[in-house]
Amino acid sequence: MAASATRRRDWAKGANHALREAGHRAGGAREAVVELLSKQSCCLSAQELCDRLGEQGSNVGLASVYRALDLLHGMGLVQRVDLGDGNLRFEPIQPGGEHHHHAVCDSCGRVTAFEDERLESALERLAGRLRHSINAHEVVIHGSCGRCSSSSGAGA
Amino acid sequence: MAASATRRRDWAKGANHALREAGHRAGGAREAVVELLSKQSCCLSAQELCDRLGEQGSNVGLASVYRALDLLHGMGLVQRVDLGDGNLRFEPIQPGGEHHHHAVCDSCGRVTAFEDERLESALERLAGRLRHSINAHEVVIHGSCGRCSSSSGAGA
DNA sequence: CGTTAAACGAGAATCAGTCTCACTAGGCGG
DNA sequence: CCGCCTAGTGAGACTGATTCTCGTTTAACG
Repeated sequence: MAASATRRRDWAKGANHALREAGHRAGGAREAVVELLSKQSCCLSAQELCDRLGEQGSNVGLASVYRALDLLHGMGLVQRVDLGDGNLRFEPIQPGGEHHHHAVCDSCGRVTAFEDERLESALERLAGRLRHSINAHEVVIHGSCGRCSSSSGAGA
Repeated sequence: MAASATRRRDWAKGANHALREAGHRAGGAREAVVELLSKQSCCLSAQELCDRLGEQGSNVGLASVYRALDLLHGMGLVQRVDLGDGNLRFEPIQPGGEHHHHAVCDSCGRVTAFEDERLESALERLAGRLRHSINAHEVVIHGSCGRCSSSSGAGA
C-alpha cells in the first residue's frame, strides 16, 4: 500500500511541523517517537514503543515516550486506544479523518483493525443529535476472532 | 421511569438466580454488589461501588467488589466500560440486549449516556462482515458536553 | 563560544487492580 | 440443633502501567 505509506510519512512531517509551530524544540526522543509511530499500521503501547526504539539503538526513556505521547495527544495528533487489557495504546490520527477501529479476541487476545463506512456515518449523524461535540470516537468490539471461533466454538 | 426500574430489579433477581445456578453461595458482599449495581442507571467504578456500600453500612472489601464484578462479567451479566481515564467501570447488561454508550466531556469529565438505533444496526451488520464474532461492543465518544461547548467554545 | 531553558533518562512515587491468607459463615449430613 | 467443610470475605501485600521529580544534556539563539 504505497498510498498509505505516503500518508504516514505525511503524518510524521505534519506532526513535526506542528510541534515546531507550537514552540517545541527538536528533541531526539520525541522525533524518534513520531517517526516510529508513523510507521505503525495499528496501535502500540508506550512500552512497546520504548522497546522498539531500544532495539533500533535509540535509547529513549519510557518517561520521554509518555511525555511525547501526551504532548501529541494534547495536540490532537495521536489517539489513545484502550482495549481493556490495562494498557493504553496510541496511534496516529490521520488528518483526513480516515481511521479504523479495533476488534479484540477475548480468547487469544489478538487485535484486529477494521473500518466500516456505515459505522462512521452513524456516528456522524449522531453528532447532530447529541448535545455533545465529537472530537474523537472509539469503537471496541469484543468477541472471538475467526481462528478461535472455528477451533473452540463461541469461546467464552 | 417505572419500566426501567422494573427491568433493573429483574436484572438483580436474574443475576442472583444465575449465581445460584452456577453453584455459588449467597454471600453478603456479592449480593450487596449486585443490588447496588442494579440500582445504577450508568456505569460505576469498583472504588465507587465500594465507597457507596460503605456509606450504606455494608462494610465490603474492595477485593470482594472486584471478585464479584469479575464473576458477573465472566457470566455475561455485567459489562466493563473503559472511558480512558484509567478507571474501569461496570454496569449491568440488560438481558434484552438494549444498552447505551457513553460520551465523555474532555473539559469537565462529565459522562453522558446515549442510545442510538442506527449505531446498533451498523454494528449488527458489521458482525456479518467481520471474521470475528461480537459478544460485546463499546462505543466511547470524546468531545465537549453541551455545557462546556457553549461556555468555552469547542473545548480542546 | 556562552547562556538559557526545554528536553531528556533514570528511577521514585502513585494508584488501579490482583493476589494471598487467615477468618467467617452458608449449606448440608448426622 | 450441632459440627464439618469449603466458598466467600476483608485487610493488606503485591504488581505493573503511568506519572512525577530531579539532575544532566543539548537545541536555539545571540
